[in-house]
Amino acid sequence: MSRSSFRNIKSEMLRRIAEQEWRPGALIPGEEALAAEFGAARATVNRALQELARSGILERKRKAGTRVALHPVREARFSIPLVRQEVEACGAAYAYRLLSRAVGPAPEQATEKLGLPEDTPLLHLECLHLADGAPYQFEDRYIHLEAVPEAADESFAEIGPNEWLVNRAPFSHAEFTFFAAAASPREAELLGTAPGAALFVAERLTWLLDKPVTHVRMTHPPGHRMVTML
Amino acid sequence: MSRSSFRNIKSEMLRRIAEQEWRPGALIPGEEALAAEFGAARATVNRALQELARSGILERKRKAGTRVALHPVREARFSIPLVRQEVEACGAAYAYRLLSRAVGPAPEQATEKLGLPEDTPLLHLECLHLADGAPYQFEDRYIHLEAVPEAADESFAEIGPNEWLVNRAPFSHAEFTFFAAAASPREAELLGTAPGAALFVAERLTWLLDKPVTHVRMTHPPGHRMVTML
DNA sequence: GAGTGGTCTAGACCACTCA
DNA sequence: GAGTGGTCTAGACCACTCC
Repeated sequence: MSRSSFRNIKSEMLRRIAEQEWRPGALIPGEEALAAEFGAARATVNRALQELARSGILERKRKAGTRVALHPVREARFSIPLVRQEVEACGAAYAYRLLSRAVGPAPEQATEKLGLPEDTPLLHLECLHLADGAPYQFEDRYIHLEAVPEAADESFAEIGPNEWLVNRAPFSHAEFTFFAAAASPREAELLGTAPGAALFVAERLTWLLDKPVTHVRMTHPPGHRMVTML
Repeated sequence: MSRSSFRNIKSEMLRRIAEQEWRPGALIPGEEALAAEFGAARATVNRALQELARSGILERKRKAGTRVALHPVREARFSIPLVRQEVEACGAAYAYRLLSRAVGPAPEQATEKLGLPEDTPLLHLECLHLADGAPYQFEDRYIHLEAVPEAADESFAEIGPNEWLVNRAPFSHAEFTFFAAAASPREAELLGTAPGAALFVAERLTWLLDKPVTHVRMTHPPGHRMVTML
């Protein structure tokens, strides 16, 4: 029976929820019962239920059973592409410029975010990413040299730190922050906009096995949109 | 063997990737070989591999095999809480105010985004969410009455449309957009800031079984941060 | 203690895709 | 055509949690 694919089971369950056959907060039948009803193995029903639970539509508890979520704290995913890919996906030509590179004790603000002692030497990079010649993203990055010692020998003149890091230091854990900020005079000049303009800012902290790797602040000119689907 | 849990297998694979035992772009052994190596069933190895692939660390293709991602299009998740929960999680008192409510043909901009004919009647709501008395979010929402007919009978004077919808019309699919925008005079007044200030804007489109449900634009005053972990 | 979900196994067949 | 991942089954044991 192709009826018994976990996708079909999932969408049938979705239908029941959508049409209030299964109401919010209500207990739905156990895995065994559903398996019998759908003529499938319990593992198959389990996969359908787990996926619905992972996306927040259902809530499951051992012994208590499975319920339609009352306050669906839904989750969505967004992808973290490389700037280059992001630009090229728009059909634009990508270009990269290194603005500054320095090793030394970093500002307290940077070490604090990474959870490192104040005098830890960090590699500080400022870069500009362009799409069809227009400023696309200003990147302000600190790299923890203890975590990625090879970075000290790399000039980053030709390759962006993001692309470079990606192949050398995968991360296991990260924290993202998104917000809007008014452009400082320097940012305005770099991004080709007016001081005070509304910029979209993304900050990222990454760790590799609990050791901080890098902190980066990525600033986009007005009009930039971050889109994601669920 | 408790060694053979998919979690252990996953973290061992992560270790191999982190320590470059498996290098970016390299082909890793097939499921059968890994299953033999770990002393587990293929299904267990498969689960570990699938989870790593879903988070973007691995790339899998039938026949071609599994590789360590060269350009890790990593994914991160963020939760979609109710405004009330968001505010209360900060320890602030939540308050809600309905600013306007109207049924009628919506502006082209709204129907177009939802993929509906131009003259479709939509319910238009404007609301303000407050944290400790200060403006926290301005909500500008259109609801497709054909998808959620009961919404026509609800005043939304006491309960926010988000909270109301959540229990009545779960969604199966959604699209999110985030960007920064300069405050219009009206937004500035509502959010207690200056015109032109950098606002953080989130837009959300939701569908239930391919039928558009609602379009909402949520605007936050300067300083608002959206944080998420991976 | 008993019921429910969480996970694992061993085996099987299928679907896709590369050569 | 053949190799690899994708999925399903049937059965089993375990872990958590409610009563």
